[in-house]
Amino acid sequence: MGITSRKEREKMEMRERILDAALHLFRERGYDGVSIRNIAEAIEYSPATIYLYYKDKSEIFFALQFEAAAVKRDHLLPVAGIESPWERLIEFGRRYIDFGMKHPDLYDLLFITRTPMESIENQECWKLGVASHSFFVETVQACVDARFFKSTDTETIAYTLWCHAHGLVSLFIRERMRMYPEEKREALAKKSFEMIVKM
Amino acid sequence: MGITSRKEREKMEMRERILDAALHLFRERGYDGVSIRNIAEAIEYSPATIYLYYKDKSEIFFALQFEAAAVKRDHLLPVAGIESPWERLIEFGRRYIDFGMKHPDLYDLLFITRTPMESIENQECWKLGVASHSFFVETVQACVDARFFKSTDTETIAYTLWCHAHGLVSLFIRERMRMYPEEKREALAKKSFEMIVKM
DNA sequence: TATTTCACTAAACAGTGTTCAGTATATTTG
DNA sequence: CAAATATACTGAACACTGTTTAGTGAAATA
Repeated sequence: MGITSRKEREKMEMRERILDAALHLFRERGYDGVSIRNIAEAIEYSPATIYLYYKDKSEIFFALQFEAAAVKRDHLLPVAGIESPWERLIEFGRRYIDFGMKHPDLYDLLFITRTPMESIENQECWKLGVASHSFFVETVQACVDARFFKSTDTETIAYTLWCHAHGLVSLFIRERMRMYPEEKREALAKKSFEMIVKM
Repeated sequence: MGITSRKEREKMEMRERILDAALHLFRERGYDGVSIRNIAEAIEYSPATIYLYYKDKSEIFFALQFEAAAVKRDHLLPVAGIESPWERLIEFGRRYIDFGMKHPDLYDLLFITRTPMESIENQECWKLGVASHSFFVETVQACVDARFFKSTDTETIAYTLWCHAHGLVSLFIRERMRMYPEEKREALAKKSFEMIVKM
């Protein structure tokens, strides 16, 4: 079975090589700014070869979206170890925002980019997202149980916090904060997060 | 001066016709899903004609962005008449979110779509945005002066509120609420807004 | 009426995603 | 080892994209 396993490995390596090149290019020029021919050139193969490993361009996108979800999960993983629900929630928020700031392209992939509806097929990725969201809601629930909030409407609290964090990150990475001087933006984001924490 | 003024009028009408067709198509298929040829076909002219009225595709985009800004301004205009700063702020928020929900494509144009950097040239639009934002900040300031908030950091309060509203709208219109059943989403958004209001 | 101006277009260029027939190499079979 | 088969890959094509240019025919001016 040496040969077939080697072939399988090579196939995986090729898929990985394509993904690496694609992410690298997307980072620089965005999804629409990158063509299959560009990716092919980067890995020194013909454009047609790409289609032997990915059905079409959007499948490459979904594969990257999945990788982004994995990076996000790893970024948030340490939070699970925090015992105090309150501390856990704050650290979750801090790290969520931090992830968005540090990996704007990945955040974009996950939460902003318009996804074709086939993304429902992108189940692995969706599962990761749901798991993360569940963990978040559970943490909020624990905080509610411990009477950290005035309200007891867990769902609305969770959603409100998420809205704030997402709004903060996406205004930032889509450059809708031009009315604030550049060096001030991050500080403002921090202060806003702390304001929410206090409430 | 009859002829030249007629020609000018016809030119304006043509520009408007192009814009109408473009908005209509963008609504259905998004910016990238619409080609110059599509727009040309819709108005029954050749693609090259478009370029006699707009420098390139992005200029059509900017013109639409400006129209979106005008619609938003009109949508928020009634708010200016409210005397009580607190009521004014709440109504501003409600109408901001309402605008996003009712005109997702316009909201997208204004706050989500990645804008080429030339948009700095899109000054008229930018001015409208700044005016709206200033009005918003002034209202927050009035609320701060009236001690409606615990904090006195107007800038951070305003930004935090904006983050929430923008997060709410953009999660909604970019379909990142699939974990909530569809009929529940709008109610959740409403409740979240009210939660923010109470704080 | 002759000349100029001007709206408009067909055709082309270089790019895009994607498909397919064909080749050259690696593997399996006789 | 040679012949047959399977596999990895590619060149060329198709139908599309944004944009430019040379040229046409009709309207306005002289």
